[in-house]
Amino acid sequence: MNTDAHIEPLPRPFFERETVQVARDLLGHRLLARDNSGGYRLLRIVETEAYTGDDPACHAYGRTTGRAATLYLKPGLAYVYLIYGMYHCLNVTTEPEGKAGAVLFRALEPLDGDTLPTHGPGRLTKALDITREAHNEIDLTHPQSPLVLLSGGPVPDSRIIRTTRIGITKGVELPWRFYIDGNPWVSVKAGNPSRKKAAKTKATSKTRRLP
DNA sequence: TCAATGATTGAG
DNA sequence: TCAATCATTGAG
Repeated sequence: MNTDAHIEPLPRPFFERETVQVARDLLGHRLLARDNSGGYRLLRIVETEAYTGDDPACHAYGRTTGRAATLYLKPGLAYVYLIYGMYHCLNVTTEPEGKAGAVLFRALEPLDGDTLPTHGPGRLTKALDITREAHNEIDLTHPQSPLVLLSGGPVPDSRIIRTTRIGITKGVELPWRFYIDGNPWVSVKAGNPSRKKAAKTKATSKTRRLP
């Protein structure tokens, strides 16, 4: 079947807004990922994080060159970078052109009966074969792109959890991470399905800090 | 130039 | 708890 005829990507103005708001609103929307052989996969966005130019944890904090230059481009583009020398992370640029901002995709829920391991920012890019070389700066609002963001069912506030971000060393206090409550595809380190020793072990943890 | 680091993950 | 592994960063 020809799916392309029905594809209506999220419009660029959706991304041309405050980054934190875009991160929250992206939950429930979908990612269409095409492969080299004409096939595609459809996934639901269930966990995101926001990064802005004013944010110490953002790659664009205090700089405009190198990889950070992508974050100043027009909204709705892919920002893909390599982390820890082995994993790619997928983001979408936000804010008007000239202002830095991006939303990191931390977890996706496979639709169409797929069972891809897409829980976790490094896992989802590996499962969908997303790389900096092939996907950085592609237009996620273009119907023909290898990666396209599609409208999905909106998620009410009552189903969304807002917390601090994962794995960062700066800006740790900012509550800029969003995920769908109870969704089994939310990344494990995110503490969603199994948070066992949070209650008993108190001040031994290094990155645990709940306001 | 060169050493340190990180928006992670899987193994031990 | 810790190593894998490299583009990017910041110091010399």
